[in-house]
Amino acid sequence: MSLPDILLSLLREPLSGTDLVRLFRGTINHFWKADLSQIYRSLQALEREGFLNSKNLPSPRGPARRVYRLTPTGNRRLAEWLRRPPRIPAAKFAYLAKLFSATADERPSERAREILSSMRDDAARAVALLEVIDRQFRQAPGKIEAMPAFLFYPWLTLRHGLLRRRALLEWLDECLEILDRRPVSADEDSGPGALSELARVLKFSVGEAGIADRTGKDN
Amino acid sequence: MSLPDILLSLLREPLSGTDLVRLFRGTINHFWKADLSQIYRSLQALEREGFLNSKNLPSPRGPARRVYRLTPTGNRRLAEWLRRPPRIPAAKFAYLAKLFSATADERPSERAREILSSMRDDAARAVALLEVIDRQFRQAPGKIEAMPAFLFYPWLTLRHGLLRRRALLEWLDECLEILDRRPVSADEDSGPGALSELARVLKFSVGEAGIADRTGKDN
DNA sequence: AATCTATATATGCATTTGCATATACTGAAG
DNA sequence: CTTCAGTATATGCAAATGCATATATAGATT
Repeated sequence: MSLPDILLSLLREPLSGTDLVRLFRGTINHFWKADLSQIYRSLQALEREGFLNSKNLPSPRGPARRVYRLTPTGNRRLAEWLRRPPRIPAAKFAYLAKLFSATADERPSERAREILSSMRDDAARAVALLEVIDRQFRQAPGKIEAMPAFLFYPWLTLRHGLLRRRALLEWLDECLEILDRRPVSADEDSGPGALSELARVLKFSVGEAGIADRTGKDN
Repeated sequence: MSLPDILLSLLREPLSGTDLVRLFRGTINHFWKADLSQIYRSLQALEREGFLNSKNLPSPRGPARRVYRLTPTGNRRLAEWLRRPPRIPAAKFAYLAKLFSATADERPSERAREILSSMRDDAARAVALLEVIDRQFRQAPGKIEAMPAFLFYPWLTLRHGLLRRRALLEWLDECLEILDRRPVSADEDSGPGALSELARVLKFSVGEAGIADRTGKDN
């Protein structure tokens, strides 16, 4: 439900579909991944609903571009969206799902080490990329504290990605270290009923038992 | 595409749909959010495709439960999934999208402060919750290093959530501090063309200009 | 002018997702 | 016996997602 609003927020200057696709590839994808087909479709919908209008303008390199511009209604919707508190995103970490179930493997600790080092590769790659971009921001003329607004707020979101990945690296190293200290015998008896045991420790019910549900929503 | 595999990974002991729903609510949702309707539908599909079979068993409290169990094929699929390197999840941070576009507001820095402190509330809540769960893990009998496997790997995933949220808090405080040091004048001239300027700094093209595309995929 | 490449927009379609609601059974309370 | 709350499973449906492919145009090449 957010993609249309994000598009509106980027359309404070008139842009074409390709512009937006490029902007996503370079920047926005770090915190909101969207496909080219989603972008073009959303733009059409937003125009149909009166939040945008468009006109064809010649492109410097190829066929004419459909350049979109905010309507007054679009502007109002944008302002409202900015004011509304954001939803907490649905978590989606396939890595962790595999780590969680490492005991489904014959050699849990080896499997875990594989998963963790695979994560480590990805995280390190991401950190390297984000550091390059961070440097590009810092090379802009002027002092960091007085960075122009159009750079400053995007820069904060980049810092988020960077610090998040660095924290990930720390966690990974912590995990790998604990794994090294862990006696091999500890992985041996993860027989059936393991999940029920887990549930017992975490005090919610699974299977026959039946203690009490955890209350409240998970984010 | 992962949900069915996650279900298989949890079905190393026979469980019903309700069991799985509870397990998600208590635990799995922290890294893979899934709805009750998704879970029941996936279970049906997995049985249709021969990865699971089920039988009705009486419940201690209500109507009969359809209890699912892995078939040999299901076991094989699970093993393959564990071995395959996971995909990097699509990012979805509505918070950051708003922060990125804070300049769309009349008072960017106030808006940013609002967004950031709203994030801070959520993050602090999450940290508090995860710390409770962390304590539950640590209270299990025995030494941490020798924690039984069925607790150990899930615990690592919990630690991930905890460290990630703590890093988020650090980033938030960094942002708020920088915002305080930031001269108000810096937010004043974010006129049109801001995104093109951003693109120029980050060396990809938007609008008329047209320099060069960033190469490689973003994660 | 015919061809080729890069640009730009648009469509097709199968899955996944999220939220609401339906159906049915159990045990307890009146 | 009927009603009711809680349990358990299932379905409807609109929207979002992801990946592939189609269509068309501009400019360069031959």
